[in-house]
Amino acid sequence: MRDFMKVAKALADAQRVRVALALRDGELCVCQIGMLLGLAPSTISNHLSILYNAGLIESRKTERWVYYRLAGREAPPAVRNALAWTEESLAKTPEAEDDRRQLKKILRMNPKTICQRYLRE
Amino acid sequence: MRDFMKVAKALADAQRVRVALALRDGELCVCQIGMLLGLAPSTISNHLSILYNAGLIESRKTERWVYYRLAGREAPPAVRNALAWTEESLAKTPEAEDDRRQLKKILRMNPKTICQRYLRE
DNA sequence: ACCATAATTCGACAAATGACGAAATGTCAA
DNA sequence: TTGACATTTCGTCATTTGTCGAATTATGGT
Repeated sequence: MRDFMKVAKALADAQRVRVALALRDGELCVCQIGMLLGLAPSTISNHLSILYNAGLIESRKTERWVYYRLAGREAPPAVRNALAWTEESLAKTPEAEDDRRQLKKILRMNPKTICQRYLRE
Repeated sequence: MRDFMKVAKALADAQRVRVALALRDGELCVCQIGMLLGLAPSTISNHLSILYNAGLIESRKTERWVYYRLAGREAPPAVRNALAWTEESLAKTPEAEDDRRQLKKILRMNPKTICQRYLRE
């Protein structure tokens, strides 16, 4: 029950749901997610920690960057079902399409300039 | 997206999840749910309205009582998947078992005495 | 008509939440 | 070593949320 509530609460915020959807196509680093959502780095970090503690996402650190990805096959059914539910429910919504477009732009940018850019806005 | 978030937020509270689980075996009136959760009637009413506005439950009024039940087959997939996810994740947890036992006791009581009793505690 | 009862609405309040900026941590480059 | 940069942690603040009791609405019984 406690685990379930952590997952449910993690998905009870629109920005965190956007993150989960954005990670469908593969991992992203914190600054890429920050640029997509347009929120302060500390806020992004907080959202990611909530998703992480719920088991919905995993992370990988390399050099200065931390990459996050959706939980994999080894995740408990409650987590996998939650992710399936969100994706099925939202994949075709305009918000998800907009984010996907925006994300493609971000992925085309020079990786080394992303963070600096979005921090200045 | 808006609809999805309403469902997600509705399930982001343990008491409301308990209600959804309690309704698995059929409809319950407000006072029966109140007795199960041990909360004030106004609080129960508030929780039920949140579940209702999310589309997770339906209601039926007869005489002085309002009975609530889980959303049926005509509910949108996002709702049905959410309920399926909840039930699959929690059916076997100790909390759900405890509530189920407690619910059996409540259902055995004289329907006309339930509300009066739990209001006096 | 009056009262009792089931439920909801309203107003208040404490606790939780989401946001930020500043400071801290850790890593790479010069 | 020093500096630049990605990320996290911490403190703060405004907003939202869960709860209650009191008042209100609606229905049934006397």
